[in-house]
Amino acid sequence: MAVIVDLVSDDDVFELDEGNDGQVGVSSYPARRNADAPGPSRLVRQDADGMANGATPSASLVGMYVEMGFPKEMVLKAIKEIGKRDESAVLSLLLAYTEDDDSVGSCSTSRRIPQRVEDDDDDDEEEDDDFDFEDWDDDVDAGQRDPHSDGSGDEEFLQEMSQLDKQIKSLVDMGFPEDEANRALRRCGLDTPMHVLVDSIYASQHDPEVMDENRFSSCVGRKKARFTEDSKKRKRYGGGAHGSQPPWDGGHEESISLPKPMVGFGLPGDRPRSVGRWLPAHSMRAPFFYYENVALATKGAWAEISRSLYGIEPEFVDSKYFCAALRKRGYIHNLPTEGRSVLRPIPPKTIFEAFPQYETWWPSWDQRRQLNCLQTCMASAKLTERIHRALANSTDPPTQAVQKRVLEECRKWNLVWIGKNKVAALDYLEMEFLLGYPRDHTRGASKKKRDKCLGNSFQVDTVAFHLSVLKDRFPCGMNVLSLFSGIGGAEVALHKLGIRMKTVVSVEICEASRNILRTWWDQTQDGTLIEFRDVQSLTHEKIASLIRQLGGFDLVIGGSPCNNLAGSNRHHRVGLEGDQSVLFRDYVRILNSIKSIMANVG
DNA sequence: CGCAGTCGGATAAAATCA
DNA sequence: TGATTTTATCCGACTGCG
Repeated sequence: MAVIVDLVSDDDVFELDEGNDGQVGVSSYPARRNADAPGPSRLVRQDADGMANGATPSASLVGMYVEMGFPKEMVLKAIKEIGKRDESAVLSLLLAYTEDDDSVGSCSTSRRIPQRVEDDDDDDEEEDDDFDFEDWDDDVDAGQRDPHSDGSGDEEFLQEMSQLDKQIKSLVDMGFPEDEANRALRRCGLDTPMHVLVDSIYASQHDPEVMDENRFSSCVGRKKARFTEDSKKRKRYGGGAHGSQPPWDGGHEESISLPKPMVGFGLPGDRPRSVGRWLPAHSMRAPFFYYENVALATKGAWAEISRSLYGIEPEFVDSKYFCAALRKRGYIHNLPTEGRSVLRPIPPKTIFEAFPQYETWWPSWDQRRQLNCLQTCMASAKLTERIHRALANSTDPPTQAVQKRVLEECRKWNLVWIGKNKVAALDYLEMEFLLGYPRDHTRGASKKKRDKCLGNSFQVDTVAFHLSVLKDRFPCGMNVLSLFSGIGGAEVALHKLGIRMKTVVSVEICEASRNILRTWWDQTQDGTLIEFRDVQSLTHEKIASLIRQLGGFDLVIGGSPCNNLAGSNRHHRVGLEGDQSVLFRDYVRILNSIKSIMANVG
């Protein structure tokens, strides 16, 4: 049964579903009474807006360099000179400031200036152009790109001015006393990232003898020295999670390299081995958390995400080791990594095992055995029809050129062979299957919505593998905070693991996704589902109230939207500078809120 | 340098709905 | 018929790798 908590603003109210025994839920659970009051929600929204505006990207950028050990004035000067976009150039300039006699300056030439090649005609154009993709004109777009001018420097300085107030306010919002926030800021400096401040406060609360100024200043010093060295060598960490990798330090690097193979901290069936990742003490405090996002994000995004999440090393996993489709994702969590188990039955890992019917029509020259990442956009029927015609009119087997073009499209759009010379996009039932959801899990939403929701969702088996360590730790069930829940991948994974969910507080802005999760919940769960639409309505006070009601959260799980990070986004791939980064800040804010409240309570 | 790969978005046309 | 939703089509960039 579900309890619906409506914190939506007046202009966008979703109503209680009368048919869904909402009354039983309401009467059975006192949760609704407190959470339902319309008064605070308005106040809450204003607070939330304030927070959102406070998290200026430039401030965090400045903070990053200050954290590396560069003086703030120097950082501001460098950013003003270079612009905030080109982080490597800023860094090079900073290094040049500090080490004038060094030859590091060569790095600064790495600033990339868009260039146009004069005549970019495709030189691989085949003479025997016997395929009739009449619409497949490969004209090169000769549109000139506008040089992005980024001269908004003064605003940044103004924003820096109120940094102190905002930092203090943020910390107070998280539940820390103002004097402690003040002390932490004095200890660590104005531009210290929030997680370091939180760390500092925790440390002073719990290990007062360890806590003094030189703890952080010495850290900064080391970081700077190491960073300088690495910048010269252009060396990167990573390179395989197996065996003897160096200790994790990516959180302070300019970028994090992806492991190859992308198997995370170990696959099912691997010999157990110690991961050796470093988890700072306060990150180990309850609750467990599990954050997800695309692995192939913009450069430096994962370093920043990791910095915000206690500097924990991301676990990069490609779900191709769990199902028949690729899905490269990074996960930052504080879960134990030993004693993991897999869901059964084990899903098929090749296309033919998953969909035997397609083998009949699969041409030998299409050597794909796994599908690419399932995305939110689907191939149009026009495209598959063009391919059909082209192949029908071609020789058998088709010429190399035709094969190449067809394969390109098949890979790009994840097409499968449904008949002679006939390809089609996957349908949502197949996507549900590949991603580990029950059949017709997304039923009720429109076809388009189903595609979109599924393209954004967890691969259940992968996530369940990581979450499996919780089963024995919570035999009586868990209270879960599910942020950006989507269609409930986390919930489905926990359910498949046989972990009871006493209460799930779910935040999801998309109504179709909420409906999907609620429907599934009503069919499969006996616990309480509390829904929020807007993550910003989950204020510190609201979280505290929920914790009082529930006795605390055991798991905070979710992935923040990737719109600004995803490689396939052609328009706004601006990394954590983008508007979606607000949601990531909310994730961090809420997690820190919970940790601080639960630390104070228990 | 070429290639493969990527939880996408804005727009207008078309279809559906009230 | 006008409003709303769905569909089709058009958009390059960035990263890592060899």
